[in-house]
Amino acid sequence: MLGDETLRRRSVTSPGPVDDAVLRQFAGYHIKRAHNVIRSDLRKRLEPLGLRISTYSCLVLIAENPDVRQSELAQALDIERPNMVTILDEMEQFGWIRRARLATDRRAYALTVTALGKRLCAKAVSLDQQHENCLLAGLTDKDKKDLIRMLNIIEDGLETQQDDRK
Amino acid sequence: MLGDETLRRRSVTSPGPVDDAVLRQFAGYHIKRAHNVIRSDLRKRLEPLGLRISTYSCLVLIAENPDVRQSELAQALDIERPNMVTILDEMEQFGWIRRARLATDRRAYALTVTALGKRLCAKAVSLDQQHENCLLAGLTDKDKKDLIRMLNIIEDGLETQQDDRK
DNA sequence: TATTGTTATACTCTATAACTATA
DNA sequence: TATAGTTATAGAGTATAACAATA
Repeated sequence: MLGDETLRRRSVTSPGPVDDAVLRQFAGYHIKRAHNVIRSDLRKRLEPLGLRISTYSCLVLIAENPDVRQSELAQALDIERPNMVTILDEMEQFGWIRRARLATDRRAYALTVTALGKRLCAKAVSLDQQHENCLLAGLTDKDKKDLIRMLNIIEDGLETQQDDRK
Repeated sequence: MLGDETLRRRSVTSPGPVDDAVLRQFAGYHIKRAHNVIRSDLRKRLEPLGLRISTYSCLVLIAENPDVRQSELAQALDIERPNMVTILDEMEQFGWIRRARLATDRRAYALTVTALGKRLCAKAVSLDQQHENCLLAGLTDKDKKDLIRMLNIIEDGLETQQDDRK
């Protein structure tokens, strides 16, 4: 199809929409496009709270896992450790989290959320819920369940294949 | 749940996996995670050809839409026009595409793929197909169809809501 | 030796304002 | 005046190497 020299040139006077049929046959393309609008929407909703998507995700996971270490958090969110430092520095400066040295391993920090961070976290999760409701407006409950199931299969499958290649 | 003060502290000796139950209830979180591994996999496959995901997408769309304008391409791929310039500069320097002034509107360029670009494009689409096959390894044909249907609903729904807010 | 967090650094992606040449 | 492409620039996000403190 791509090598087909008979492809018609686009009308100059009325170009019409751009044809993306080749890319649209790939599920990955649709996931990328959906992810783009989702990320954009969530970012706008969190912005008034002073949160970015990365700081929001960290805040929720620390709240849910008191005394989690930086390296565990980085692994869970697939963020490189050096980048995690910057994110946590910001969150600490805003007074949302605390870093406390572990008595049992003085290399590591135990991360906890402050009272201020907990209130912020509750607000942010509520905004994420609103975002989710908009996102799923056109889908049934079964759709959502199926969607998550398929996405998990894709994620686990590709990760396993990547590990196998090592 | 987040405000629950009874949340158990993590065992220091055996921390175990990080719990992300709060985020996992949101479909957007799963789309983000799936997108991450998909992008990583596709990037690795295209790298030997000297292509990035952005240059690959542009190459396919220009091949499919001869004489497409830069601004149309930018809109189709949701890339800002200034960023499109850099991408096309690179593709032009590699000899994959050509920019030709439109006779009917001398502000605009008509973009076309060179013979070299067409051969590269065919190879890249083939790699994308392999990538897609790995991605869908655990899913049925019906799953894939449902997945794409749901992703399109999400994309169109959020875009419409964003437009409504303007 | 290996690991935790850190610094420095670089590259990509994204986003906005302002310029030029054409319409 | 409006639009197509461009320049300059700045902010995120992402990635790797190397270091100090600790295991």
